[in-house]
Amino acid sequence: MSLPEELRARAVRLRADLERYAHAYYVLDAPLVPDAEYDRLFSELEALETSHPELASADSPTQRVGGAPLEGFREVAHRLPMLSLANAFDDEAVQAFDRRVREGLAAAGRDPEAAVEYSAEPKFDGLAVSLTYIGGVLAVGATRGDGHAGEDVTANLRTLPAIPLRIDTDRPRLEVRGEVLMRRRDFERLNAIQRERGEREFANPRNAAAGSLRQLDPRITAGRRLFFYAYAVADEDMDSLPARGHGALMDWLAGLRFPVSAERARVRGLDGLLAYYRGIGARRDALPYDIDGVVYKVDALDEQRTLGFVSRAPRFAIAHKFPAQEALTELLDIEVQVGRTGALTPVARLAPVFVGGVTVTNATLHNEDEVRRKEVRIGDTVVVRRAGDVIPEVVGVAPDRPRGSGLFVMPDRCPVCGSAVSRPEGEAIARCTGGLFCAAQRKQALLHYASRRAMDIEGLGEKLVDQLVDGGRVRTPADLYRLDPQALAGLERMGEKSAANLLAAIEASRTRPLSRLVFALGIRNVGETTARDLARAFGSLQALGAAREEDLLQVPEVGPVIAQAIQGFFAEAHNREVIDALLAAGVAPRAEAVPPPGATPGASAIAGRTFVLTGTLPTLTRDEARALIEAAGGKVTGSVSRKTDFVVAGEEAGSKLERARELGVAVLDEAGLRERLGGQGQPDAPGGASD
DNA sequence: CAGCCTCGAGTTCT
DNA sequence: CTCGAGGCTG
Repeated sequence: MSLPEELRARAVRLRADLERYAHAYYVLDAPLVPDAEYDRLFSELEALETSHPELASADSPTQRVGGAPLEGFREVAHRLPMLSLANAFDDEAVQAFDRRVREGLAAAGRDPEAAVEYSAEPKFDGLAVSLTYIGGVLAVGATRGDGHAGEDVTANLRTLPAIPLRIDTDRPRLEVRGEVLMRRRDFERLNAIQRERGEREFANPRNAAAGSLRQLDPRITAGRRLFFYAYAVADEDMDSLPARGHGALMDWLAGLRFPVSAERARVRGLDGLLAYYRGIGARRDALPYDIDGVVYKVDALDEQRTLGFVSRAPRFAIAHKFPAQEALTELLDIEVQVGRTGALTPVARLAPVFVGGVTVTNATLHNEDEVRRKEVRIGDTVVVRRAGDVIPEVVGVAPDRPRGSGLFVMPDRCPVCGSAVSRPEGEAIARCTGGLFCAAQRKQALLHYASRRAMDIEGLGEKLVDQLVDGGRVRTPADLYRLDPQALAGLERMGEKSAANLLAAIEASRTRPLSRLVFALGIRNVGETTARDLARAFGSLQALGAAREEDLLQVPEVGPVIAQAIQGFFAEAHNREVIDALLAAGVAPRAEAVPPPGATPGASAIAGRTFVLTGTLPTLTRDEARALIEAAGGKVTGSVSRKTDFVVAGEEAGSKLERARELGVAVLDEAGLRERLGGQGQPDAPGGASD
């Protein structure tokens, strides 16, 4: 009854050979056998496993074609967090990194003048994953997720020919980390197929890789030709690894048949780092895959340990990013948009152009002066960049190209309502004087009123406001509270369900705190912060409306300009009418919670301190983090200065983190923040409670 | 009065 | 995120 031993041996042999051939073919690009021979062996193994199911095994190459679809992805906790790297955008930041490394190592007795040995490698533009091998067999493959827990994508990762299913090691457990990416050639091929099938093309290889890895059906992933490069080993006990340096560790992984970058190098000191960066930069376009920079790591593992970690990033490594990608395109037109305050903003309409991974068609030109400074004319070829890698920006006119002839002139009449345009002496911004007579301003005012930070009316977006205003159903925020299902019926994309949801959202907004209502009114120069201060100081809309200038000036942040704006707002008959109508419609702002008055100094690590948030935190949104800090009596501001007590940095933290370092401001990660928040509210001094 | 610190406002794309 | 400008401080 027991299976003939020779069949089992044959299966083992076939698997080993097929894996070796696949590695040679996909990873080394040097096939050992003809394709036909590979196919023959593959079929033999398949037949063997089908006729003897007890021979089947998760580490078999036959598994690479992908199994049955999953319902969803399981969450996997990372034993060691998957950290992100600090970024350097220029040579100075790299120099500072090298200096910090030498200083850090000097504390452990090393000569601070001696050049440090670094490993350098390309920074792949893909997705970080972790592969766990138990007893030499790939057991779990997970995405990075928030760094602490990711998604179990084992079934999908098994389909990648570049990832070994079984490795030759006696380590009971090995966790290898690396990047899943799609090479450009495979990306082109995939898009050609998508195009043929009339399906959506992917914007860039990174998106294609991400989309392919997150398929619930592994058979789809199998058809996508994803690749993998290993770049780290995660182990609590680095001493147990058979290598003392990062470079040697990568060599060891290569020996286990993991693909490792052929571009990696070991270099010495700052000069070595910068030379490597320039070398890779020059060859960037010739590489078979996209990269967005290079990564430097202190090579010696014991030195890495000495340096340790700051907040969520290792101190021994840094990513040196390439400058924001630029592209040339034609400036088709300059249109003028009208904002909530009537501000006229010139917007560049561009021939669609691919920059830094997305197609850009619009870019703000800020104001008239900006257009003049950049000397752009309609018809020009312009240089477009994604500033801070997000918001598109017209850098200027492309040199050596025929110039366009369309000179931009700020219109003297509002393009929406035809009112006069005024630009006060000394101000950069031209404004429509139409006020709420202007449909554009009315729409923007409504959108502002409904926005998340104001009255938070979910579902009231641009499309809907356009219809409501154009159809004459809504003129002021007060009109929103008079809407009923009939008024909404017949609008585009507005079924019964959506209508009910919208009405419920409007209903719910009646009891928002006073500070939000004050902000929602859209008084010039009164933003969120000032609105809150005003709400606290006056306690009701009536009191605010009746306030004398000298009372207003008592409020922090309020000077003569803002005091005037507030008085001017309430002096307008129209505004008083809207406020009366709002109150009559049942808008009843909740009384403001009184802030914890100063608390006892030192009673909390939060109260009275100033925080700046940057980057993406693992579990909190920016608003949530801010709410927690404010609830604990702390303050959140937007920019880092000497007065900042803490910078809370998440992933992809940029310039603010840099500035925090420059100024020596303390940096926390989310865990550090929670720790400090945790002390808050817990009576850690029993008997000392004063309430 | 200068310079710093904040706040407000506008904006892209998926 | 970045710019412009109001408010505050030395």
